[in-house]
Amino acid sequence: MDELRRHIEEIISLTDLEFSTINGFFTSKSYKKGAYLIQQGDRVPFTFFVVSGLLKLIYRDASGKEHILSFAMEDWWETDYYAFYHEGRATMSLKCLEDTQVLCIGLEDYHRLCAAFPRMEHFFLQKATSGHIASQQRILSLLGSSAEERYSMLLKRYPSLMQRVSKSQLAAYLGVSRETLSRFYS
Amino acid sequence: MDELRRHIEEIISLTDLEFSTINGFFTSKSYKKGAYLIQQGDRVPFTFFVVSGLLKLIYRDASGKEHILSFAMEDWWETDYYAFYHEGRATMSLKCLEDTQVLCIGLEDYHRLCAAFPRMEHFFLQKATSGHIASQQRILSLLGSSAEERYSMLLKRYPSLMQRVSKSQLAAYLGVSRETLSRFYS
DNA sequence: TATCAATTGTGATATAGGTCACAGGTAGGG
DNA sequence: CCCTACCTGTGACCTATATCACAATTGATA
Repeated sequence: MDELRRHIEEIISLTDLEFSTINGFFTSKSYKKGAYLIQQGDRVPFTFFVVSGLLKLIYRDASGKEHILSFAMEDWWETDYYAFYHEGRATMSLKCLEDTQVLCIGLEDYHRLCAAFPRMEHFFLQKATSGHIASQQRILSLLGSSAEERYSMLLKRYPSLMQRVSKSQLAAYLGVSRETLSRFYS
Repeated sequence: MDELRRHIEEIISLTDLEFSTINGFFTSKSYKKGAYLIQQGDRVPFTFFVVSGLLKLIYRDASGKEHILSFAMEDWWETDYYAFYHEGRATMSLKCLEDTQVLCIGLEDYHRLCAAFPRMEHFFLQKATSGHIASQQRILSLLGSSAEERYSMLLKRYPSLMQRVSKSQLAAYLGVSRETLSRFYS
């Protein structure tokens, strides 16, 4: 189970002892396909590191329509960040698209971990920065590209997604109706 | 000139000595309205902290159309983050909408600053996190709301923007044509 | 295997928003 | 004060995409 260690060591290096201390801050949990890790309206006690499986971070709007903010696969960190850091209620849900195993860390432990290992703060800073960059890219693609262009860009970047998620899920991520998406490859 | 200190002390507190050391890592620069701090294709040697004035971070697409990723006003940090951290070429430009004064820090100094003051890493982590959260909100509004809804949400959140930027700029931020935007309040 | 739910393709139609064209207004520089 | 450049509103028309409706397909479960 050294997914986490391998992942952290892509950015900072750790001794066995250091890693085992860090690892102690996390709890492992498993969820079945369809289960919710976070539900809109709930409190958000954890940030999750995906060891295996696939999650979607979604927002259900007033009209009941579901929008996908991101797919979180192996090695991704995900949660409703606003609610997590501000200890408020979730505005989004986090749901399993496959059976999924995650490592959880609470806010208190997160602060303790960073205090104990300043390099972990460096690690999380890099993660947050690349998350921010990725979101900016997504904004750009929504502002500047047609749905069809966004579709083929997504295919190029994550070809495996096509196998792993349904077309309706892809559509909800791209911001088109599933009917329109279907017409792109027909 | 203690914009920076006040801003940092919203998150971590500093002694006079600490602040003056930190301040030493930054260089002050002024730009006229219309000037570029970064141009698409150039190298990106700095991250900028806006002391006064207003910037726009823009992407010009193949068809020559300009998209606004963000407006950066007083107290904002802005740059082409991808290019800055990866020491690559800018894919976006950063341009003054008003005469603007900024504090600049280069990548080397940024690393040195964080190494010398681990609390600054904590500070930047908070900034990166809230940047990420803000981008996610923007994605959500692009996925889930009509142009008109986005317009009134923007008005509510940043009423001052209406006074500071032209309608075409607002349109380029919202992702509508200026003609369509104009019809929203007529 | 039989059955029920979820997924997908496709036609017909509706609509938000884009594009083009033009005209009046506004502002800054010489 | 004038001139040029930019900004703004508005009409006419066009296109991408949404919505609705239905049928075919797949997949899971008893």
